[in-house]
Amino acid sequence: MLDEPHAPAQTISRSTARTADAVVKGIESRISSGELADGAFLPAERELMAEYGISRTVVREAIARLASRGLIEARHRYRPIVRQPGYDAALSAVGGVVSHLLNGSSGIKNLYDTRVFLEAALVRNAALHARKDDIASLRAALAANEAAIPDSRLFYATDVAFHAVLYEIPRNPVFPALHKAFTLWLAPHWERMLRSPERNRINHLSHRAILEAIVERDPDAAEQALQNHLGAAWEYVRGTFEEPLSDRAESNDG
Amino acid sequence: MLDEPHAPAQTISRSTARTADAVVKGIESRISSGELADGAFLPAERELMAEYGISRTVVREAIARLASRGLIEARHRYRPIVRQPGYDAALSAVGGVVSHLLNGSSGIKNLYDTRVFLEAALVRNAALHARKDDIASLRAALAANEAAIPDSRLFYATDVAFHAVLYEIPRNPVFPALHKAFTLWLAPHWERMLRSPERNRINHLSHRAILEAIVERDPDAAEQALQNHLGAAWEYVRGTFEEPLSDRAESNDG
DNA sequence: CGGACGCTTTCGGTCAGACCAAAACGAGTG
DNA sequence: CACTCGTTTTGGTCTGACCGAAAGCGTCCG
Repeated sequence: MLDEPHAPAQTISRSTARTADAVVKGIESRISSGELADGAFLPAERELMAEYGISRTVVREAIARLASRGLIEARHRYRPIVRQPGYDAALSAVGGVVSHLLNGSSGIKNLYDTRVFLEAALVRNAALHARKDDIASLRAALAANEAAIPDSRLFYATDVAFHAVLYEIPRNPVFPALHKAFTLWLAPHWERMLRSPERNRINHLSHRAILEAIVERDPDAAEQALQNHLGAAWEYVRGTFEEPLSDRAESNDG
Repeated sequence: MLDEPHAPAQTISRSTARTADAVVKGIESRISSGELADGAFLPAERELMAEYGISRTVVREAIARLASRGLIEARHRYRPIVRQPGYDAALSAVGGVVSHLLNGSSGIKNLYDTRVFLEAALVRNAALHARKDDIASLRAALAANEAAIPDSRLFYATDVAFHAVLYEIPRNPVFPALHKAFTLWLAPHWERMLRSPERNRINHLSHRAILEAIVERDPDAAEQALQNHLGAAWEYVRGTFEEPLSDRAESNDG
């Protein structure tokens, strides 16, 4: 094949011939071809540098780019590890960008509303299409949720787990990834929220109501129960950033 | 379920602090403080280098990171431009990662299913909450769609535009951004799809059916119409990648 | 006087070589 | 066999340099 340093054969026409791009492509193909399997270590920088006939600067840039795209995991000072990216790797890659949208409360509101919207659709879907084992998972999650009422920290975990089941029912891996992303992004505010066994009990009852509507195959009731649940939760969360809050409500984009 | 490997991309606070991080933070705050307004040029590298007392290597790394997070737009050989990131900037940042998920057909299917799922919820929402001007927008888009039937290229644009209106109705900027992302990711396959005035007419009729159900405030009918529409469309799209289809990949999300 | 052309400067992209500190590795010791 | 300690490897950073394209500027021609 080409151990040939620069094979700038193509599209780079427009003013840009970034050398790192070639390396990125090269490594990329070596990953998707399986030559660099998931979990494997990337060759040392100095090695790649010799291999592609480029300087370490470029090697490092290529690595940085691949890392930012989730193809390799580059922890500080550790040998980069090849990662076959999954949906949640993709989502977590957005994390950095999203963090800037979470500044004004409007950003959080938009994200939260999106979550509610999605989850409402998910409970409808669950009510219509949940299978026996889905219901069983839901019941198990609900039971764990109930048992955790006295322990707020544990309750939070079981709360998240209960909702997670909802995202698994469509059997589309995008949804669990979305759930992870949502909880990750919203967690900082969520965790600052005051919690108590009483609140936990109320939330647990909401969960129970949702599950019951699903079991009864009543999508409207299920959606309504979820809307109530998350709507009420929002009232509690919003308190965590009801500060002076400079009115910068940007949120949109061009 | 180990949550250890990659959380936010830069939680490397442990052990050693990356020097570039300080610079990233610095510039970051200068952006969100408004000192570096949207559209402004970033100071020259050699300037930043003096300013922060670091080498150009680090400056460049910091810039690369900010760029990967969408905070600045760094075209090759051009002075980096400050960008206040919006939702679709965030989504387009995922683009690079997503591209790897679009290899097997299962990736596309998952993404497409997600879109259908979302859009089904959107038409329900439209049927329930669309306002007069939303309906008007929908009608206008539908008219443009009809007028474009003879011209397949134009039809595609009006098709996208019609669906776009659906995403605008909730008035949550996340949705239009999602729409952009979906169309962008799916476009390559979509455009390879055979088109003809006859197909266009059928699609247009689907759109009409959706709109009618919305106007009649019938969420179930609207959702059904959309499911039919997109389900049929999928049958056409799938033909564009019915290749051997390497069986690996699937969807690990771990 | 104004715009086209060409020169100079600036600045991003790349390179080379070097040093440091932490990680990985291996040998020696209890 | 485990633990410690020293050596090698390797990623992170620095320095200083060069190239070429962009931008800035001044001249020259219409």
